[in-house]
Amino acid sequence: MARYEGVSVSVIRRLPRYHRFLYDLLQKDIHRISSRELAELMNLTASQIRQDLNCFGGFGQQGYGYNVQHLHTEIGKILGLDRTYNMIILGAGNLGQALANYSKFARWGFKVIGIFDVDPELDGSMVRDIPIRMVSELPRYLKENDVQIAALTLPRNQAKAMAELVTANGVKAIWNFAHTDLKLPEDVIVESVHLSDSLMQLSYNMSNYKDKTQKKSRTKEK
Amino acid sequence: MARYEGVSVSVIRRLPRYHRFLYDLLQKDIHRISSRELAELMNLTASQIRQDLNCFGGFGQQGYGYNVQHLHTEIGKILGLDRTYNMIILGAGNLGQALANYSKFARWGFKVIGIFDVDPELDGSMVRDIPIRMVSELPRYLKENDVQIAALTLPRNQAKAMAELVTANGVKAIWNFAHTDLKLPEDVIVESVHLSDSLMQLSYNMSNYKDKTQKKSRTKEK
DNA sequence: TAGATTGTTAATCGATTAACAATC
DNA sequence: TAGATTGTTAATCGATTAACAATC
Repeated sequence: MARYEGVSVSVIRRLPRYHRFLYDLLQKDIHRISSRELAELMNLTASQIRQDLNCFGGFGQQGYGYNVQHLHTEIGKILGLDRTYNMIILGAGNLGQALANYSKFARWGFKVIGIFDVDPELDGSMVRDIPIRMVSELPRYLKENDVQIAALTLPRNQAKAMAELVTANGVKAIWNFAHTDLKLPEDVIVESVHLSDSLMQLSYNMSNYKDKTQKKSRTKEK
Repeated sequence: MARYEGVSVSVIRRLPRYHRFLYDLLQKDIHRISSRELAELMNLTASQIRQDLNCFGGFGQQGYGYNVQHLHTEIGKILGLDRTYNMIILGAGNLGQALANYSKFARWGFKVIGIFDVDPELDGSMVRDIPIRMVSELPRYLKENDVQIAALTLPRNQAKAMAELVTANGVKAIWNFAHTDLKLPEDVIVESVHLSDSLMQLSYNMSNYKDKTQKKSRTKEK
């Protein structure tokens, strides 16, 4: 597995988007692309694309451009998509079930192998082919199964305790959907999806959309 | 409504997080905080906090710090949370239903007034107190109701057409959960939540976690 | 070979941090 | 008033863009 250090998060954050666009190009049977063409497609500069890719080595060829298939595969490797991960979902509400049903994830190597909840009513019912188990079974389950990722789709007041429970039992990464910032030991990877943050960005932009036809003013209007 | 121009997106992206932390402080009955204390809490620098807040005016008081309640309210206003929005959800799958059930959103002013799907089986069934309607009713519905936001929780191949349909009928903002980048007219606000991008960040960090106890090397290992 | 396009260095731009005078 | 902490300017740092030599 490739390991990279010293690559800035700004670059890393763009990688999944490259990966997605390259996948789309493959679907359209486009097998070769220049940084200029890709830049136009993705609304970036060609220079930035070349800089980004060169953090990881020379994937292109002078005078030719980039091989789409090759670049897609390589970016996949950088992102860690060349292996599989076992994931459990904590919280069998709508969001938890939505994640469990997301067939795309399995294709990228993220396999949901367990769903847990505290509600005894849900015990034993199935989501896809996965039975919902009780949280009380979790410690034993984690000892018997190799789980790398736990998705937290539960209320914020339960998130901290659950995160601590699973990481104490060997889980190395938390995918956090609870409306809170988890503070966990440094070696635990935490990736948060704050839906309300996203919605607030949306409403900010609705109030503050800069109409490019109007002249820009730096003044603040009430 | 306050309008701000020329404030960088880096600053805007931090606002929801400030809002969240200030809310938590209020819950703990903390009514006053200095930039230094808040910085420690949020893992930022005091300097950055003061810079950020001063993009919008002086919310603090020398020698005292910031009034938590006041700052929370003001950031809420900046984010556009001092008004209400009508939102519809397109796609009544698990994710769509999860969003419809998220009671928090209503508290921030985002009111789900309609859910739409193409599956006739779902026609008329209820999510919370909202009936699922058929997409074919959408144009008429949009003429009769004032809808500002449409959340797209449907397969990527339907996303583009739906986004175009609703924006043609007056919807000004799209909250996009489909695994695709929508290209829409400039005056349409698009905010995307790419779950798989987030998951890829997670797996990247799992492979590339920089153990601070080890010495850093800039070399690439295979 | 000539044309095209990368890889890479240098220049610019923007964001973060530091410093301190203003002031509560 | 003295102490504390902001608002704001200046310095630093990092990220993006431009330029061009290397090379396919």
